[in-house]
Amino acid sequence: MPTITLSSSQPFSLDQTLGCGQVFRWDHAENGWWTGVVGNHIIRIRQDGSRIAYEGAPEKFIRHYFSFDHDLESILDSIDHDPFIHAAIDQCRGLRLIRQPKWECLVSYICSTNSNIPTIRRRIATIAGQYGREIRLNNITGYSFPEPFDLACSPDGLDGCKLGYRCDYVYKTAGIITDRKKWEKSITAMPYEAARKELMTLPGVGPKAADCILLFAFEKHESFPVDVWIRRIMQQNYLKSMNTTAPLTHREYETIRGFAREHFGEYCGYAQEYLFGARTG
DNA sequence: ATCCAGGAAAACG
DNA sequence: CGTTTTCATGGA
Repeated sequence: MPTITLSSSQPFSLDQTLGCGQVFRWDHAENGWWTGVVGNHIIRIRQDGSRIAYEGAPEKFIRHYFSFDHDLESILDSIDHDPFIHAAIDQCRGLRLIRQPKWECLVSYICSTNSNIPTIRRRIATIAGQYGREIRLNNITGYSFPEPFDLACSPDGLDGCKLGYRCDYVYKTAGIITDRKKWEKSITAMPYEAARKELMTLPGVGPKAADCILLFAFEKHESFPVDVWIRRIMQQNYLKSMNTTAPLTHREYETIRGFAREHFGEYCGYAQEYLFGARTG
């Protein structure tokens, strides 16, 4: 079993990183082992202090996926601007923003709207099981995430995946992306705001989903997704004069993400994920 | 049962 | 333009 030894100056927590809710395809097994599908790999991975044991993918792939190249110590210093975020950093230290497969991340966050995390996980697993390709690692079986074409050309239009009203969004977006071979490079090359507008032209992708996709798959670390949890946290601790009961309007979304970008700086997406990871309730 | 969840789009005024 | 309603599913 290959291992990676982490430098003591670069904090990493496998549990925080995979358990914080940014990704939906990892399962916590026995003895600290995690199992997940990433691209065409089934990966098994476990952390013991600074030692990472893994199988199922090359070391380079693991290092890239978990963003071991991020200077996390410096990033956390750069967002540590008040006691509240400081406590969240203490609680979730070692959480890293991972580099998710882009198409899967796009579909995942279309499926995430107005749903809780266990429900989202089941939807993604069902889509993969139904339309993905079977892959194996020793005695473990998993399913790769289907390509845009596979979903766009599914005879049943993703019926039976229990996506509710999101089913049509995924199906239509799959059709659009199938015809746009260079969409990943195109979005990657755009600055954050332009990429955001472009993603929001896709059916089922609004401000929040676009921000999640940009943060979790396109390395746009200035993105600050505002969901019901983050909204509550920001209003209770930073923007106390805002109305907390009415539905979130576009203008309030803009106020919150604008404040966060200003307050936490260019890595406010990291701040967002630490606040989300430390949420209670 | 009732309310809520990593919301978005259509309808409305 | 900004606000309200509707949408389908499952957790708690």
